[in-house]
Amino acid sequence: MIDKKKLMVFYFAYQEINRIVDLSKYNLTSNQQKMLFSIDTIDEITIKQLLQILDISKQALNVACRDLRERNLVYTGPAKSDKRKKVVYLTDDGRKLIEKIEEEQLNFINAICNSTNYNWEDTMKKLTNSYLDDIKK
Amino acid sequence: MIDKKKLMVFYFAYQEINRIVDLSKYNLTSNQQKMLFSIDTIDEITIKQLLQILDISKQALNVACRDLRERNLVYTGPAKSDKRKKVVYLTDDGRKLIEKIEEEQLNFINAICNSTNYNWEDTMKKLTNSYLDDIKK
DNA sequence: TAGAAAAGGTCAATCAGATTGACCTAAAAT
DNA sequence: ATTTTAGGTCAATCTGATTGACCTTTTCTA
Repeated sequence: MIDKKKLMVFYFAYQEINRIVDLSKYNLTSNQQKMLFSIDTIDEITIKQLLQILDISKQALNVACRDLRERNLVYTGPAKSDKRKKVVYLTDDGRKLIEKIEEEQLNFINAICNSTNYNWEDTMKKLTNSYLDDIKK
Repeated sequence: MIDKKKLMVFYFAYQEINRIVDLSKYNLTSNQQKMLFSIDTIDEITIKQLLQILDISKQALNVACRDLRERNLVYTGPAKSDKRKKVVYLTDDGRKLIEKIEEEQLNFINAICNSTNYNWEDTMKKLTNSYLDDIKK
């Protein structure tokens, strides 16, 4: 695969995966969605780790996090190993929400993956071509 | 590959690819970078197509585009087929810039792709694991 | 054990980017 | 001849993000 295609893959795939989901429907900012995703993905995630992953300011993260807490989508507790650290967990509501979002995205991804047997090149070609056809017409 | 991993791939890969590049070094916004990339990728791209791809407002695009034009990174001209349409081209400077950015990103992608022989599953596992190791420690 | 460092939190001020809506031209389609 | 499409601009506004100062509590270390 030529280099150009590789980059296209990442840009357009990511774009499409996020375009499918209407975050305003759930009243989430894109950072909040990334937070929920990261909390769901990385066990016992701390505030520090979220800061590293999202790569945003402490203030931005805290505002977003406070909102999620107030809406009862996440809750926090001190880490056993180090009481300075705060671990963030999903509530049942939070888990339900992020899983619904992920499901929407996976429907799209799987439709492509399954038809190409997980071959990177084929998957990517298919993905970008269908995307570009849509744009070019 | 389990579903969860697939999503991780797209999120973390995209994140890493963009984290490598310091856009402020080039005085570009993330939308401007996407614009340069799209112009470089799609031949004879029009304003309308850029609007579709970036999925931003007309105003946002025009401000970004005007800036790129003033900095002599892109230029525009009417499409032959339809004079209403405006095609956006890279100048030599613009091409040099976006290719430099793409090179930085490809160094990262290729380091992973090459070591896994283009198998999607392996590549992705490798990519996300190295990312997570970094976060978890 | 005293003091430094790490993890987390908050406030106020500010800023950059983005949106919306109104309004415009020119070219193409009906 | 009229409507639509493609593009452009302005002013007003908004949201989200940043920065810097200043806290607390816990852990590390000289």
